[in-house]
Amino acid sequence: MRLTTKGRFAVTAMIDLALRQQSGPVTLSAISQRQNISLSYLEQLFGKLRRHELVESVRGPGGGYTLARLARTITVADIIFAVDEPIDATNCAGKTDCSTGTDGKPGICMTHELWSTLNRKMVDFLDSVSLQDLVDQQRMKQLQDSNQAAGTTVRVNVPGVATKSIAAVA
Amino acid sequence: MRLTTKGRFAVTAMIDLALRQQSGPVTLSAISQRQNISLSYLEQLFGKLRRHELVESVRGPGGGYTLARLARTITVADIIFAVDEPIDATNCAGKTDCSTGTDGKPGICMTHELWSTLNRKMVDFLDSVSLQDLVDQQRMKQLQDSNQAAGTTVRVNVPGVATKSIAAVA
DNA sequence: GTAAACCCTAGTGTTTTAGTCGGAATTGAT
DNA sequence: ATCAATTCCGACTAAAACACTAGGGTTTAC
Repeated sequence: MRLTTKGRFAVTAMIDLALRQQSGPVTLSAISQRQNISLSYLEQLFGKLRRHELVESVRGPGGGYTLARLARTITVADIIFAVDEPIDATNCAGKTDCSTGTDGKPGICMTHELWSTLNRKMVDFLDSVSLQDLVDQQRMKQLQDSNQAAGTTVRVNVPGVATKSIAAVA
Repeated sequence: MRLTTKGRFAVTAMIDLALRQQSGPVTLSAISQRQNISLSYLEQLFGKLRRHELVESVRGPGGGYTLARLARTITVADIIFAVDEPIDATNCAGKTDCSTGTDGKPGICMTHELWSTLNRKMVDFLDSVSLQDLVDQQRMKQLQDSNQAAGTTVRVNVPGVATKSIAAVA
């Protein structure tokens, strides 16, 4: 499971789409401008999202994209997998054979289970966060921001997503 | 936090080192042959591991590397961070400013907390697995393999590391 | 002093990333 | 019917990262 800015862009764009789609299809040029992601790059990403049936497209003027399913039923993992093609999770298929070594000795790949477990934990987490969770969180954040100017306080706690910002590790 | 074969190589090499160091320093050429990792690449990795004080080196004939600390006190996260330089965890420092957008609108970076949380969960996991855990697991696996030929069965369950192999996700 | 080992820097081929470019196909509006 | 907005598609590209390789140098046991 790869984690790059590509997946981040895709998730960000999907949040943007989910926030705006109630008034019809959302165009990529609008997302491009709001999120500052290049239009052509967005086209590539949404091509993959469409082929994975996470979004639906309407062509022609007034067209754009809408979610293909309810935001509650789309997880972050779905989005990541759609744009970051599912290459081998454990990458044992590299130069060193996983089960038997070059000289036939077993147990060469000593870290297989470690990476498998890590991978599973990452997927579990990303699969536990739905697009709706992120939309809710984003709506509350905006509410919080606007109320902060007025002196009110809002407590935000979206399940599964930590709301306090965490310092960059290491 | 990046997860590449570089980190995997480093962890694998460290397990190899931990398994063999009781009889004095272990040479990189020996690790290179056993694990099928190029010598020069290992030298680069161990240069970083040494500068991060995870290993100690002995120069000259009969030299090699030993662990700088007890295997129990070295975590997988330590190794990964030593070889994969600690670039920004959330990568918000990219093209889109994190706190305020290009046009001053707040909340542009809508996924910051998501990635922060994921990153923390990954680090937590990798920090919960010590080099000694992997060494124990590897020793038991070898025991299991040799006994399997003799018809005996050994139950293996290293805390923190799943022992059943997991199918590649997606 | 020789050889075994670590140490260091710089280069290199490949892949991935993050885009650009140019166009083709669809379709609502006029 | 034309126009323009939009999705769709494939090829191309600059920059970065990855996984090395090359070629020395330094230290030190023998």
